[in-house]
Amino acid sequence: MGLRERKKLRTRRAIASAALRLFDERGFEETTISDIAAAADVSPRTFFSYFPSKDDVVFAEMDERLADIRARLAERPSDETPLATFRRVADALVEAISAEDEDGAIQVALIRDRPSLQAQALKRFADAEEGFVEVLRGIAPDLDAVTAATVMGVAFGGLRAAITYCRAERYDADRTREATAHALAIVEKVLESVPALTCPATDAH
Amino acid sequence: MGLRERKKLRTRRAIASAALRLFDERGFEETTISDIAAAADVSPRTFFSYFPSKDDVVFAEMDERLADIRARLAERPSDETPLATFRRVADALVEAISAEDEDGAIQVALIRDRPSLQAQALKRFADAEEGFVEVLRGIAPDLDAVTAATVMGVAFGGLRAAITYCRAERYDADRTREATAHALAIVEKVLESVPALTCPATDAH
DNA sequence: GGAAAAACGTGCAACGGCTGCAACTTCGCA
DNA sequence: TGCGAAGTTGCAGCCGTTGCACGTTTTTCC
Repeated sequence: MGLRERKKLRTRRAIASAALRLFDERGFEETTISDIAAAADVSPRTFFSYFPSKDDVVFAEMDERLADIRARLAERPSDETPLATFRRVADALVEAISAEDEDGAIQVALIRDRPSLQAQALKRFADAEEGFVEVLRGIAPDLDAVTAATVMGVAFGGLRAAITYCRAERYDADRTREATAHALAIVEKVLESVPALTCPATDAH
Repeated sequence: MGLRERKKLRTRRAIASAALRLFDERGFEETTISDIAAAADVSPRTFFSYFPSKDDVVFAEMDERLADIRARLAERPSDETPLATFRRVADALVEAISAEDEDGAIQVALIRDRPSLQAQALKRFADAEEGFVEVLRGIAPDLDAVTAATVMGVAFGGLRAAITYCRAERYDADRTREATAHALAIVEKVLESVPALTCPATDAH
């Protein structure tokens, strides 16, 4: 990796961490792009060559991890059952959305408290679901499309609701893990009742 | 209803229909508040005393219907099972989100095609779900909170996914009704497996 | 019917997010 | 060492959104 790329990455992180720190200190809408730029020692104009919008700084890390999940989803072993694939993705999702470090905690709090950020988080979750549905339709082309969409909506919906609940109740990492495990147990019982999801692959045609 | 209120309502409708017409003709971001105000024959400033933001015009009708649902949810007969209540709400939701008239079709297309409006639609759906969870917790206080949240996430998630699919595939009203009925059948099978949802009420304590 | 009070519409000025453009600077590569 | 690509910056400007102050309409109360 050349000097140029390293520098870009450093600047990106500088902007992101400055932004999160300021959001935490004075609030999201009380912080301007100029403030962030000044704190990260770049020009306001430069902010937008790193992040497409102010909101996106909050989701930057999450988006990277979601992109990872999507990439790894494509490399799924072909003998894996859809249900097993879902388990992997669900675990990765919980991981991607959870946040261990301090910045992560700030992100979670921001998303919890701002309706417009909540909406964007929901959109990202829905996009992840959609990606999974696409893969599922590749695996099980015989499965009715409405059923596939609904069943995945059920699975992701249950998981999302549990995570949202944990956030709202300010659960710590342990209780969140416990709650999501519980939610996944409920959800997987549903998935197991769909035959197409528990057989490795359809080798039709 | 006095003259004042009638006039306000008329202005509100004028702004909304002018906005939707312009969105349809030239696109959402290509239409400015000034354009809308001019078409509705009010000052640009006045737009914001009727709608809090440009986006909200798109959701104005939907929000009214969602408020209705929420209000009627409070008047639930106390001997109704949670499952039956869900059925009523689900039907009303499908109705609220569907659109019969021409403006409705424009709204649906806008929401389908603009990611930021999609996000806001998801938020509204999630809020409806949350409202239902609150009611459920009043009905069945013995039900574990995480389970309650998850089960409702499952139910609303499945329904939402089916509706989204129908939108994406540009299903007409009939096929949409059919698909949502199918989705509701799947979802209700899940709900029936939760004992607390099929008994009229807990008369504990 | 008329005056005071409340509600409403409007223009103005301003802020902040965001973008296109045209320099200017820095870096990678030969 | 120099050339081209990539990155940075300031500027000007659009648009959504808001607070404020002023004038007008409607309601209310006598």
